[in-house]
Order: sequence, then C-alpha cells, then structure tokens
Amino acid sequence: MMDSPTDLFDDTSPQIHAFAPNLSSAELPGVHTQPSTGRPPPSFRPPGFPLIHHLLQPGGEHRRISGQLNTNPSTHRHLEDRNLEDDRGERDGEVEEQGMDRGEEEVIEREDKVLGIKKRHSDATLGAEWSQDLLKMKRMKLENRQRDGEADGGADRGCRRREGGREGRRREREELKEQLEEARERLQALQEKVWRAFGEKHMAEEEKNRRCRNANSGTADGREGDVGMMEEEDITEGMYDEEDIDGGKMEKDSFPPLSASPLDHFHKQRGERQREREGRMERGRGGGLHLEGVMEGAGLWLDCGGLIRSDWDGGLEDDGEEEGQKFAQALKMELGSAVARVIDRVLRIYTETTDFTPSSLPTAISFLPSDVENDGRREKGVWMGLLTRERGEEKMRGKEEKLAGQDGEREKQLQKMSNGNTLPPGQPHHTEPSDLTMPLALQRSPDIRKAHPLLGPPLSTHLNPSHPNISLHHPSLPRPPPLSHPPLLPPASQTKDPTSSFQLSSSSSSSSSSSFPAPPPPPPPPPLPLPLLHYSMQQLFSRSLHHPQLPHLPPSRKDYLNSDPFLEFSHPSAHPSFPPLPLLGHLDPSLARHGGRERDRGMRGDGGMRGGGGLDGGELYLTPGGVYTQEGLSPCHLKKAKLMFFYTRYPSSNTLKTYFPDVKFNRCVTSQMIKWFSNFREFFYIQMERFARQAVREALTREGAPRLGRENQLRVGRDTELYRILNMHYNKSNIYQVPERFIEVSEVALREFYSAIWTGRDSDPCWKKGIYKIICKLDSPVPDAFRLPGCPVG
DNA sequence: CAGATCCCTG
DNA sequence: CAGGGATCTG
Repeated sequence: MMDSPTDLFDDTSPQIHAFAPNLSSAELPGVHTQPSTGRPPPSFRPPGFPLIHHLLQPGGEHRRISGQLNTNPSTHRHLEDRNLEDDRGERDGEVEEQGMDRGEEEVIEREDKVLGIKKRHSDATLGAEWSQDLLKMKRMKLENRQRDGEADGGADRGCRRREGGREGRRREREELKEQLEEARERLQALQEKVWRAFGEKHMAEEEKNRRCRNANSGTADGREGDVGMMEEEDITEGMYDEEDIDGGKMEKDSFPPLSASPLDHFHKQRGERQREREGRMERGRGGGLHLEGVMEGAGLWLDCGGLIRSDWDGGLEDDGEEEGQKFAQALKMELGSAVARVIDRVLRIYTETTDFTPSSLPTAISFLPSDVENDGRREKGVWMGLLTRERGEEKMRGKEEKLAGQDGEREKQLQKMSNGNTLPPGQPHHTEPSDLTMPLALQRSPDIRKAHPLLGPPLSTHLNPSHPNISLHHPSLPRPPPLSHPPLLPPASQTKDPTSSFQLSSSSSSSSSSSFPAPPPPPPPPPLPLPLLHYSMQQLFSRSLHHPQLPHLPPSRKDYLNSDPFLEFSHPSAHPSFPPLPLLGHLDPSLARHGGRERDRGMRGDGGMRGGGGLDGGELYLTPGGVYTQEGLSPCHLKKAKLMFFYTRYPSSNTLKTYFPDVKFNRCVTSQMIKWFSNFREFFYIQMERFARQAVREALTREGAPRLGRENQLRVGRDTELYRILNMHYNKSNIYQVPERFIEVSEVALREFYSAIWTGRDSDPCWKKGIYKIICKLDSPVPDAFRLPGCPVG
C-alpha cells in the first residue's frame, strides 16, 4: 500500500527525508565521549493498542465522551477551523504573509488539480459523516452503559420487583436487542461508507483478504497474526472478521458479519451450549475476560469475542437475575467492543489512507538501513526514511517560494545587510564558496545521495535555491572572514559600530547583490530531520482522534505536508493506529494517574508525555478542539521546545501556542516558555562566541595556515565539536536529526561572531545585537509535526 | 508604560 | 534553567 501510486494526493510534491535517528560515530567523530553510538536503534514497534481502547475504560470515558458528545460535530469542526484561522491571523505579520501565500498556492492547486481537490472534499464530507456516526455510536454505547448500570441496580433491588422481574428482564432484553440491532445498522452504514470511500482498495484486496481469513480461520491462537494481518486487511472486510478467526471451535458462521444477530445465536444454541459451557468459560475467561487484558494488547478483538461468548455461555445456565446481568453484560461488551472495533478500524483506515499511504503523500516511503556512507558501510541503528522524490521538484520549489513569504522578507533584508557589511573592502568574494561555504552544506548530502539516488540532488544544491539566506550565496555566509587580512589591519570600514554597518547594508537596495536575483528568495523548506516513529504515531493518533473530519492539515496548510517530517514515519512495522502508551496516558487522565508512574520505569524510552512527569505539570483540560491541555510545562515540553529551537530561535508566543496545543497557556506558562527559548539562545550564542573567539585565537597563532584554521574553525559540520555541543544541548538523546538548516544558521552565527571579533567590533557594548538581528531572521518554519501534542522524542 | 530581551547570577 | 534587574521598543 505504501507504493500504490494512484491516489488522492498524488499531486503532492515528494520530499526527501533522511531518517537517521542516530548519528553514527563516523558522522560524529567528536562524539566519542557519548556512548550513544552504541545505542540500539529506536524501536519501531509500538505497543499494539487499539485506538479507542480507552472508550472501554470505565474511568476516563465519561468525561471525554460527554465533552465530545455534547458538541455538534459540525460546530466542533468549525471551531477548530476557526481556531486555526485565528491562530494564523494572530501570528505576526510575517507569518500572516506566509499564510496568504499558502492560500494563493491553494488556489493554484485547485486549478491544477481539480480532481484531487474533489477527492479531498469528498473525503472531508465522509470524514464529517463518520465523525457523526462515531459520535452516535459513542452515545449509544454510553446509553447502554447507563442502562446497564440501571439494570445492575435493578438486580440489587431484585426482591422488590420480583413480580415483574421476568417480564422486566424480557423487556430489557428486547431493548438491548433493539439497541444492538440499531448499532449493527449503524455499523453497517459505517462499513458501507468506508467501503465506498476505499472501494478500489477493497476490490483490490478482497481476494487477498479472503485468502488471509481462510488461512487464519484455522488457527486458534491468532493474536499476533491477527494484529499483523489487520493492518493490511481492508477494514470493510475485516470489520467483523476477527470473530470468525477467533478460536478454532467457533463456527465460522456463529457471528456472520452484519447478518444474524448474536442474540439469535444466543437463543438458538442456548441449550446445547450449556454442556460445553464449563470448558469454554475456562478458555474464555482465561483468554480475555478481563478488560485490562483486552486493552493491554493487540488482542482486543479476539478477546472481546471470547469474552462475550464465554460470558454468554456462562450466563445461560444461571437462572434469574444473574443470567440477566450476564446477558446484559455480554450485550454491553458486544456493543462496546463492536463500537470500539468500528471506530478503531475507521480511524485506522482513515489515518492510513490519509496520512500514511502514498495516496495522500509524496510517493513511496522506504526505510532502509542506512548504508549511506560513501563506502556503503552499514551503520547500525541508523535508518534512512526516504520519501522518494517524484516529479515534484519544480512544484516543490514553487511552493517553497510561496512559502517563503516570511523568510523572503528576512532574506531580502539579509541580502541587503550582508552586502558589504563586514566584508572587508577588496576581500575577494570568490574565496567564499570554496573556502567557507562549501564545507558547510555539503558535508553529508552527497554521500546520502550516492546510496539513495532517489534522494535527488545534493541537499546543498537543492537547498540553495530555497535558502538563499543560508545557501552558498547567503549574504552572511559568503562573507569571508577577514582571516586573510593581517590581524593588525582590520578594514577601517567595519572596525567600529556593527550596527552602523548593518544599517548601511540594510539600506542598500536588495538588488545590489549579484548573487541574489531580484525575485524574492524561496522559502526554506523545513530541513530533513526526522522525529521518531512513535511521535509520528502520536501525531497520527491525535490527528485522527481530534480531527476525524480533517485528518490532515487544513488545505491551506497542505503544502507543509511535503516537508513535514511527520511524513517520514511510515514503517511497515509501525502502524499508525497504535498509539504509544504515553499518548494514551496523556489523553486519559485516569490512565495517567494510575499507571503512569509505574509504567514510567519499565517503558521509558518510549518517550511521550511521561518522561518523569509528563502530566505532572498540572490539571488536564479538554479544549474545544478535543485536545487535552495541561497547566504547566513538563520535561517533555522542554524537550520539544529544544528541538523546535533547531528551527526557530525567536518564536513568538503565538507560535508557541500553535506548537504546544497540549499546553494551557497562561501568562506564567507563556513567559516560562519564552524564557526557555531565551535560555536556549543564550547558550547558543555563548557557544558561538566561544568558538569564534577560539577561531580568532587560532587564526592569530597559526598565521601560517590561515586556510586550515578557517576550515576547521568556521564551520559547524556534523563532525565538529561545536555541533556536538549544540546537539548535546538541544538534542540530548540524539534521536532527532539536527536539521541541516540549523547547522547552516549556526555557521552564519559563528561567522558573524568571528567577523565581529576579528574586526574588533566586540568592543562595542552592544556588538551582539547585530548578530542577533541576523540570526533572528534565519528562523525557519517549524515542521507541522510539532503542531501536535506530545513529545517528539523520548 | 507594558512587553520583550538581555544580562547576570545562583 | 529560573529569577530578577536593566534595557530597549513601540
């Protein structure tokens, strides 16, 4: 399915993403102190959790459900849209500009891909319908639970209503039966919708599924296989199939999909079953009677089936209230599990087809063990996730250009200011590319490309057009450090006030730069770093859960998808519909409260919102968008913020709100997070200054080999000490691949510092201001992956 | 003057 | 990293 070419969003531009969670020692020669190189690769196999298993959880259910039930799906959606709009509107002008650009692009796209859009729209409608149906289902389930509760209560008062007991039970049964039927109808409707939506896929896989089922129907112990298979299975078929598969003893037609009611079955076989009841109860209870068991693993479906049947059988022989209870219980379970299954399935399919299949995304995704090194030697634990580049190169660029909006301005200014800024008069420009810039951008990309031709052009060359500001022609980059100048002869023009030079340059015309053509520079596509897999699943989960009707980004943001690392997480073994425990804990307060601590120990490394206090921050709140927020910031939020620093050094508070949807922002929290970034910057600049000074020192001492010194000191390749330090600070676990863009920005900063120090500008009390100003303009958009709640890495 | 940053300190 | 004063900006 990953490679199925024809699909909804085949128009999206492909994007190359390197999935290299761990950098090898080869790449990081300086990292020897860190034992990380021996770290096993991150687990790509998340716990198999049904998406909505929490719906079956007695604790956290009501709050959540009521919160959603009481909300009209459509208004709900509107609210979310509004939020998004507002969000965008609130962001500063640059971003707003960006948004407009995106809108423009959307228009163009519409013209270009009417078909695709149509599909998308129908998808949206379907999504809405589904969400409504899901809500109804949930409601029914809830009602059922209440009814059940009443029934239980009734049993307690059994003696009082003894006269009407039998009649009451019968009526109760009837009602339950009706409800079940109703539920089935809804399920069927749902199924049909799914069928309609994924008809082609279904057709294609029907055969396969049939075979699969047949093959599986013989195996009683099909848990593992089931889960694995279900991933591939078409939901329309698999919706009820698990029951068939379950237990060899079960007749295949015991629960014919959507046809005979289990109740009929119940009545029919009531007598004969009594005999086998005991053994079955053993099996049933052992197999999956306990809800926890059901929830805990991938065996939900199977377990539910076993549970119901065994319970049922067990209840048959009990006369009186107990039987009624059992029956009600069984019904309840059936309903609950059915609803859960359907929702889970729908969500899974939905997320699959929307977020993970090539249909919605740039073509094929492949994860290969990276033997990306020149010699092709294999690096353990390093994986490359590649989104093969289709034809979208051009389009991508176009998008980037439009996206640039925000950075365009910055770029322009940068161009201006860097032109002749600190560049010493007479300093030949030509030395830059070879001496300084080249080592920067070309560090690794060529190697990667060698191993993976699909990656397309070298990163540097690809990025260049879109990152004028940091490309080979970047104004600040090209500026060669005045190394070649005698230390004692700093160019007079730049000796003093750094701001003056800055202003000077910024006042010059933007077209003054020969390396910068008039058209505004294209936007920087988010680099190619990759969050961990489990994060992607969190994202998927939250997307599908919170935006069932809009599983992806709003159309206007679709462009981001292409460069969203979020897309990089398609691994065969990692199914989107299995959210990691952490997220579930995050979403379910009760879970978090109870199990959070214990699991913390055993499951650490799973990441998520736990990490020593994911939920310690404070109370959870359910936002109108359906996202749980918490007061206070957790260590995971800090981690995320640090990773975000790779993209944005100067986030606005609105940006923060956008990218921390699970945080309830108040004045305190906002300022705390601002403070975080302030601290990040501080650290960053301190390191830059430190290394710049060191470079200056070295340049002074080894006068004879300035070039060497320059090479070694003024670049922030992944093999440098400076990089190691930065990586250690912002990406301690070294799980997230530092975006190339950040490295480039770091180099810009380093050179700025170097230049300033070299020219003696650092004597000015506010000599750093100019540098800050430059760096602040190099912020790039944060990948959409960060927009979702949760923690990117463990 | 408020808010954002910077800068220093613990 | 947080606190808190100083400084800048609009």
